[in-house]
Amino acid sequence: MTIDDVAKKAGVSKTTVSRILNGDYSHSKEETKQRVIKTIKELNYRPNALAKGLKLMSTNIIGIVLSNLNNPFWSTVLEGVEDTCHKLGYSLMICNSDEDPKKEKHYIEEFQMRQVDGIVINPTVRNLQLYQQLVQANYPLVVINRRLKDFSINQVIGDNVQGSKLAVNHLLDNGRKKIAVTVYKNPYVSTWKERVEGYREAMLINGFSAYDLRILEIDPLSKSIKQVTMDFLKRNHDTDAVYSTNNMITLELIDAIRQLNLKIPEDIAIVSYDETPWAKYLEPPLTTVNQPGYEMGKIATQILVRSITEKNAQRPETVVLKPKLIIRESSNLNRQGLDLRR
Amino acid sequence: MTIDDVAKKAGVSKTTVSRILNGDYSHSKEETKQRVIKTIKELNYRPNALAKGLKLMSTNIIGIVLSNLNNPFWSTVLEGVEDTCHKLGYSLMICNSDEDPKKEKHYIEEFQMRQVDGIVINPTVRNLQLYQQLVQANYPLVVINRRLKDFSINQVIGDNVQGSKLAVNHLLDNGRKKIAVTVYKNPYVSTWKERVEGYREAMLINGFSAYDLRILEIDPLSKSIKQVTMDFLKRNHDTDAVYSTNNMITLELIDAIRQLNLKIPEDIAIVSYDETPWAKYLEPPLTTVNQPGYEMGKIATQILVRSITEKNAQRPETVVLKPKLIIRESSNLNRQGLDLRR
DNA sequence: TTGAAAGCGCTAACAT
DNA sequence: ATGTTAGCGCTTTCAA
Repeated sequence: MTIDDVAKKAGVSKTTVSRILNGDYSHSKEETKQRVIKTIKELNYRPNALAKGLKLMSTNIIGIVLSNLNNPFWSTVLEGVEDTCHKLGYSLMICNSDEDPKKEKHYIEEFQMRQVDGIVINPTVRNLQLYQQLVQANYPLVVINRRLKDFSINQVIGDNVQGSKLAVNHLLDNGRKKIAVTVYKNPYVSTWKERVEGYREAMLINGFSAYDLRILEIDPLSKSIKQVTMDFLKRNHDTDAVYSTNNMITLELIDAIRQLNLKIPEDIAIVSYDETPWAKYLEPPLTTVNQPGYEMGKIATQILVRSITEKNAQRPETVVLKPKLIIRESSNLNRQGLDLRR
Repeated sequence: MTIDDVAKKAGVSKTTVSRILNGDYSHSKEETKQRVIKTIKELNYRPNALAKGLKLMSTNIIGIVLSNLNNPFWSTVLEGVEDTCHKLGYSLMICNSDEDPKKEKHYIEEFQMRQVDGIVINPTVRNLQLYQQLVQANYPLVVINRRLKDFSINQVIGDNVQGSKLAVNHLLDNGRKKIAVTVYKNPYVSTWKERVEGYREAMLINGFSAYDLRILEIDPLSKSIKQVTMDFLKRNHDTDAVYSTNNMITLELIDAIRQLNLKIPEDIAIVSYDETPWAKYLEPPLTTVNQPGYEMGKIATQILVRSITEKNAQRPETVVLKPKLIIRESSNLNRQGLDLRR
């Protein structure tokens, strides 16, 4: 079933069918137009997007490279990307680098062979040369979540330093003095580094010294994050608050605190990065730093599509999304008090 | 940069390059092969998958239609699909029907125009005619999660009746007598119907009568699931266990029980469908019916790829995946006791 | 207002 | 062992 079949059946040339198909009615008289449209419907004809793409050198497909499908933050980002693609008339190809630079490279090349019109990527930050090539080739690209230093490139990222300050200041406001931070150890990921940096800055600004910083760096491949965390809390037994930069660490942290027979928030207050579906249902409900994941996906897609359609070298833009603090009882004795009264 | 450029540079025809490119070395002598390979590398040439696809009428792309990106069950399924695609040399296009039959139809047609080799779908079950067309056209298709009754079609689904029996029997074993079930009201989704059916069967088999059944059907668009649940529990004040067929309902249920000042599991035991990242961290840790989501995605993809490559009308198969009960303290006084002792 | 024909980049049947 | 060529289904220039 091709455009030729439609043309024959309607008694016109494929040129005419092609025009009608693409909404160019200016060349045909009403009667022809109607006949062609009718024929298309009768045959239930659908144009072959491969042939169209080959001819036009453009596919209306964008690709996204994620590094983790299981974290709900990424589900939300993906939802934003998918919705926006749909609205703008693009299809979406997806893949998962799993933090593996080899896979990342493979997938980017795959996308290029498939002639996708542009790529959204949460980079492993371990293929710097490759990213640079893409930039130089003027390939439509938007980097999300992680900052690529010294790249002239479209980026949509969260303000992680600001998020940390919200968290730490809130803990200080609630009278906490011995505030620790937990973070995955990964030298490549700006996100996590910036969150620790924000913690450091907030502490120093508020009159603490470098000696007051309590930083627990956790190997992502660590057997038991809970055990590591318990050991840390034992070594720093007077810790009265923990700011966790990752929602999976947070769950292990809560477990660790429970097992040490300590109370949240009475003994240890908690604030965690990234709002999740479960945060408000934990016991006690968890205070979180909420990043607008859906927005991140949406804006990244909008910028990408813009840079696809307006090829005339507009300069790359960086959008920094502001986080919000969602205050719940895990960090807040007052709220806890209120709740008991109801 | 095309295959012609490579051919010219290497001083051979495009046929030869094409052969080498596709691993057919039998036609060329070693020296030619090496020269061509060298040239390909030097030019950093990547074949245009669009042209190849147009010629071959096959793209090595499969499409997946999901109905919800945010539920962690679907993230797990997607991970299984993505991994397996990668292993089998396929790329993946993704879209989200959002339970909207219009969108579902649109996306399936989009996939067809893009000549994807096959589709994995969690159907809205509201485009029966369309599914039937695909079957008749012998279009490679695998339905996951939801059963399509009276369709001769590949399916990979969970055994929901069995899952319910595991849940209910476990609750009965723990001495519960007044067991309720909560479920989203949606006449199209077999999954949920089957879970209630399994609850009914398990109750009747164990000597209860239809009068002992306590079924709470919840409108998915309901303003406050928590409120609805509280009302239900008040009306049925002697309920001593709830089997929740959905992980989002479960969170609201736990909240409702807390607000009624009842204890889990002392007053009300809970078992919930679908293991989640957070289940073991709830207070108390949640007993769940675990469906192998990753396996579901993996097996569906394998079946799909098989039905793509072995076009010779093999008959459709239905794979039913067995759920497992993960017993934690929300349903289990003994365990709770054990835990207190540690 | 309409159509003929070239060509997008690739593969494969068919020479040589 | 290698090359010539037709053609996959579409768009678009140019001619009528």
